[in-house]
Amino acid sequence: MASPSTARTADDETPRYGEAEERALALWVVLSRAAQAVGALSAADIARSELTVAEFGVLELLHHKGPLLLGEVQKRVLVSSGGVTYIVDRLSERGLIERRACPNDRRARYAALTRKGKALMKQVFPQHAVAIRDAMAGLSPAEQEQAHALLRKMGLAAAAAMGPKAVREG
Amino acid sequence: MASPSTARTADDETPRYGEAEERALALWVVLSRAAQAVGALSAADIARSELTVAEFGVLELLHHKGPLLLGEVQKRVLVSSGGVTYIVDRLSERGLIERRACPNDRRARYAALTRKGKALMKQVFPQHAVAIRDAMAGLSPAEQEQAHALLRKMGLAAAAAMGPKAVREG
DNA sequence: ACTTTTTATCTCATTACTGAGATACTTAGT
DNA sequence: ACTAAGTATCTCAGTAATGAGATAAAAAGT
Repeated sequence: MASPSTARTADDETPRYGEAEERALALWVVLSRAAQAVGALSAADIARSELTVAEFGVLELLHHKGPLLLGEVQKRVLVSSGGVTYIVDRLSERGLIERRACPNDRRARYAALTRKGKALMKQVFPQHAVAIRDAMAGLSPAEQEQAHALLRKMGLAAAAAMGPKAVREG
Repeated sequence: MASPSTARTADDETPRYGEAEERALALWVVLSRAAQAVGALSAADIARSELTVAEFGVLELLHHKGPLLLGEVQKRVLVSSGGVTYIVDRLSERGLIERRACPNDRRARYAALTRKGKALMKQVFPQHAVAIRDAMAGLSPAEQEQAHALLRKMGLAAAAAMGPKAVREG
């Protein structure tokens, strides 16, 4: 996601939009940049384990939730249906997860961490938590909690604005 | 960028990391989700003009700053060197921007909006500003300003933590 | 003047997806 | 039971990038 730009028009015309738009646009710029910067630190930490961000997302999800249907994984990791197949294939090839049949529904399949995958996450996740803690160290604990509350409100409202549908197609 | 997960370990062990890590991780989750949700609304608006987010980013940048060296575009839009060539090629094919020689440096080239590109941005940017305003409508103006200050601080600290280098390689 | 180093852009093979459609199974309706 | 509609996953062609290396020019060092 490329960053939105920050500046005024090249020729110094008065913009044809008002205060509310300016405020929202400026907020969108700092939001993108903050997410980009923290995301880059997170990605750098993840790359040390030779994993992509999306792969790590799936491993982390299974680490915390246990075996999950592929459809559940898709909804939570926000990737297309083909993308889940692709990521799960690769993690399977590396022996970190495996597909398991679903007893009630022969169409469906679980993704579950293998022993090797569990061991990896037990080793890697705590240091990842430290990397994220450090990435957020620019804000005090109190500021982090303020930011949390504001971002949660913002995110829920924006998600609702799209309709409960289509967080990602499949 | 896939969303980080939110939950605790499947087996109810106490996590091996402390309060500071939990707070930062939770903040990272809401930060990603807010950026994702607002970004999706932004992207949906941009798609109405048959542009990708990255293409729109370049057009918006040139709209606001005027002609810019490709290297400048690269730094601001946070894309790889090959990516700039690719995006600029496509926008040029569509007649929205053009490359211009740089008089002082025969290696370098400017990207500049064509008349057609300027007309498009004049038509499209104000409605994009409205889309972003609406996407942020979950927060009051005062809350938006608080969020702005916090995110700016967070983003600057995280960017500094990577070293002034490598926002994106090229 | 002549290397060496740095800088700006482009090329190209590869990657990590997307999304439309195919396949296989399940659920609901009749 | 039979058919229609719905759902879960997979396949595959295409896309938007990445990033290492090529090319060319400029700047610095000697």
